[in-house]
Amino acid sequence: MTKRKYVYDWPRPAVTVDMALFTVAGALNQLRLEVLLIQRDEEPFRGRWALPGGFVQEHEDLHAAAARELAEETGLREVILEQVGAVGTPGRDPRGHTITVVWAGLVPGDRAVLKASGDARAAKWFDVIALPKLAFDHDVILRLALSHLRHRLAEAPVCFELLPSSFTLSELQAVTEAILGRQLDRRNFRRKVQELGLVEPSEGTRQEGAHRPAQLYRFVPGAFERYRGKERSLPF
Amino acid sequence: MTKRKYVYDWPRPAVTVDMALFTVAGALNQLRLEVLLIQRDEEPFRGRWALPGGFVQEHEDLHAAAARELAEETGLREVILEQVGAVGTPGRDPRGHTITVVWAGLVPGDRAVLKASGDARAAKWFDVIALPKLAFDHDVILRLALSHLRHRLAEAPVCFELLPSSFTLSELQAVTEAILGRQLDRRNFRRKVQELGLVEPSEGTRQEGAHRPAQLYRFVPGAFERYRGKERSLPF
DNA sequence: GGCTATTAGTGTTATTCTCACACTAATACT
DNA sequence: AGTATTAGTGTGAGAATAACACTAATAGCC
Repeated sequence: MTKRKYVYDWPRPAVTVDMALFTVAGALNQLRLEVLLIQRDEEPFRGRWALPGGFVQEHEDLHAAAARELAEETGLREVILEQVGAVGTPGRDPRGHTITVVWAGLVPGDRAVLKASGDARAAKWFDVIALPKLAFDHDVILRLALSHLRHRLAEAPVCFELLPSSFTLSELQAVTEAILGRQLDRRNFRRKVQELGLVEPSEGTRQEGAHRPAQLYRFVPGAFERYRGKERSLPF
Repeated sequence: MTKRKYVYDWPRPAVTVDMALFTVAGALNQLRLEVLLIQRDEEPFRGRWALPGGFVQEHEDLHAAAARELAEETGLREVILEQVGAVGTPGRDPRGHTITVVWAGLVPGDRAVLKASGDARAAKWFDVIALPKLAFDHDVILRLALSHLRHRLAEAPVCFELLPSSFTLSELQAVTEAILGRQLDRRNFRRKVQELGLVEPSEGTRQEGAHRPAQLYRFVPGAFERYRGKERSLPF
């Protein structure tokens, strides 16, 4: 622990992390985008649904705090979380002034074995178009996170986390569409992901139902980073 | 003030705001990108140069805190600040665990009448390619802010804040180039800003030196918002 | 007055990206 | 053999982007 030479101690806002985790669910041709909510078991807003989250402890990294709270409240581990930003409007938390750092992430449906604990009475996936009334200003925060996610995903369809290691292009497209909330042209989609080198054919095919089997693909490790890295390196 | 029903009181990280303000300086054809630094007059890092910033007070909005600290330390007011993100790596502040919310902004050179006060011994603009050693992790934060700014500016050249109400297209281009750190084609640049409807000719011309006078332009209020608003509205 | 230096201002073309669009292939089921 | 279903493929029009060079207007100098 760092030796603190210059202490300071006065009333200060608290810091929390809030996580907006998304997944997709339902039939391939009718995937829904769902967000993970917990039912609060503590005041304030006891019984209300809310984004998982909690206080950042002293000497804890923000990202680590997000991962810890997520694991505590929902049992989910090793989720890739991306920072969305900080929100600190006074009055957003009745307990006192609280600044929250918002994170967004994607988790596959099959890892979604949720174990509510900690401050959470229950943890459940909700369709984003049919949400209950949320605690705090979590409706605003959720919108922020979703918008962030959609901007990121519009760059390239990298929904790694939502798919098994081997998947068909139709699956990738269905998932992308579910998150973006709009349909995409199949041929353009396939051409794009292949030209970008984001995926490569893996062995085997998958067939479900009475139709032509689909080629399986896998993500090319690091391809997205390489693709994004092309944004010219800055002189400074 | 909100009545606090559910108090909580345990060791918690502090919250600061840090502002990376940029301006451009120098001859039109050789503009430098400069960042505003203050010389700390307090421990820790007394005497070191740092980004202006300071603690968020209880019940203070994050944006308001940023504006207040900026005014206190440098005398600058009514600067447009955009949130970059939050950084809270443990150990980044020797006084204890501190989470900082980073803001970026642009200010015109002529408003750059800096009055150092508060925790600041001095306030000065520095060329971003010739920076002194900075306090805390402000080198990392500055890089973050600059990268944010460049991404935003690559969308459209909206350097409103850096130019007088009336300006020539050459000036606008020079400023844009200084921030992006690369040259742009003059014809393509002029065509683009005009087609996007971001600027409109204003009255008069400006002439400096032995050459053809330049048409003056002004920004069209709200044009950028309208332009960005085109990003399809989301169903959710 | 004419020459020079300097910045302002303008169009075209090749290339790349985006988007809309329709048919054939392979399979299971009857 | 026929039907239903999803997988898989190419092309062309239009838009955006990027590269490129000359003329226009002025001040200063001779």
